[in-house]
Amino acid sequence: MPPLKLYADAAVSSAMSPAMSSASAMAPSYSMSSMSCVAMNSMSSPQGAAAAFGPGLPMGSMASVNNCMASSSMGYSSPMTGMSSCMSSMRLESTMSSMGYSNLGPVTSLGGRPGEPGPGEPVSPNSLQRRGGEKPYRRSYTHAKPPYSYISLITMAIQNCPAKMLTLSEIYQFIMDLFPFYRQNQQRWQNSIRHSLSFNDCFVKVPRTPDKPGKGSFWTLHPESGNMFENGCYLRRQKRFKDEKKEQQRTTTKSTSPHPADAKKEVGDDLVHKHGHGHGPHVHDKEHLGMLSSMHPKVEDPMTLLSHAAAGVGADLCGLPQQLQHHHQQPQHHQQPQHHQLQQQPPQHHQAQHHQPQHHQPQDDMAAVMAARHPNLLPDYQLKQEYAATSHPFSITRLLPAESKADFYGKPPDLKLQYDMAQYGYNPHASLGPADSYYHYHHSSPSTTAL
DNA sequence: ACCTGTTTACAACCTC
DNA sequence: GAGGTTGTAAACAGGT
Ligand SMILES: [Mg+2]
Repeated sequence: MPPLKLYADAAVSSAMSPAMSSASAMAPSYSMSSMSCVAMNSMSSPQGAAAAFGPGLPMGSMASVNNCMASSSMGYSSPMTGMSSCMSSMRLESTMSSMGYSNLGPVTSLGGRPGEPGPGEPVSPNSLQRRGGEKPYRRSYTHAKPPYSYISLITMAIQNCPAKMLTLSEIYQFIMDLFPFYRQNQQRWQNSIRHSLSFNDCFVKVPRTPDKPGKGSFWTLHPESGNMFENGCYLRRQKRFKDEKKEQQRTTTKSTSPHPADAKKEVGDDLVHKHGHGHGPHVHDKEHLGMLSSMHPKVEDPMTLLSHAAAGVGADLCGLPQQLQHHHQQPQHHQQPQHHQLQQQPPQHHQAQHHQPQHHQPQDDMAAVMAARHPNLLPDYQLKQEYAATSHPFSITRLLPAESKADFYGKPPDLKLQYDMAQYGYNPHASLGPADSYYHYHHSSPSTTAL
């Protein structure tokens, strides 16, 4: 397997080797041994697969499903916030740094100051890949950079929450909980996250409802963005999703107005943008529910959706137990050029879904709609080629132990359950989030390395 | 003040 | 090499 070799070589020669040495010496780090990355083929991981990583992550392992009232959100809340009376997910830095995450790795050790990269430091979250100049490694690689792009990470976060929408800070939190690597240099990568959200059409804002005041909007996936990572491989997408309308706008404004700044702010790009006044439209109005649902062809009646969602149709894309995988056929949204995938890319397949019963709260109506209207979240999973949803090397699902999955998805959202991973040796109080679970899975599940 | 969001610009990498 | 995708920096506006 030349591909494998290629990837391994690259990894070892770059971020890998330094990592291994330090990793072995330091506390939790990502399993290097399981860098089986096998089917990486010649596929380039995101811009060079920065640091070598384990193949995937346990998407479902941490998706906290509880509601953090403090942030008036139905979305993600970290284990810590869950325990600590929902101290909302803002003030991340202080929270994180003060709550013992340091014991997860010297976030600041060996020159890896969180904050500023310092001259010549190859520490930026996603810039490890392009330190062309081959410098000696000076920082700790206790936590290697995950091979997932920001778009992937955001998508994971959103898809992993029942409501299919999260606030910015929840996205931050999710990522940090999942990957200790991102507990460093927050300013840097969070800027990138914001940029990604705005820049990419696949992410759309959803205004808050009046009864859920708070900072910022919710973010969700564009209904037509399809399965950007349909194969469960959350690496680089084959093709970027572009919203036709926005694309039009872009081109027209570009040609129309010489001054780009002039023409903007006219058309809202929110999924539901203002057309009223005062506080604007709010999604729990039937009118707007209809609006939302109409964005997806499959979705006719919001109420139907709601009931569907209530029945568990609103699916969580991440971490489907293998047993639940079905094999459906369905026309693809974005027809890929089918370019010699055997060589170029790992074979594809769809993410599978699962059911997630949930109770309804004020904004949950909209949440249900949001959850249900995503094509990629509807039961349209299908298998392509050889890989099963959970077997793809970079699938986020396959590392999660079956029993854990069953637990996670078989029961109503319950934070305690989620994080009562005592069986895996993790203590929520120690603020050991998903990332640690990931680490643990990696080291405790031999099957994850067997490809 | 800080957070959120948009935009521009540029660089690195990849695919064709 | 052109064009596309992603990552980073940064300016800036608006909101709380
Ligand atoms: Mg966007």
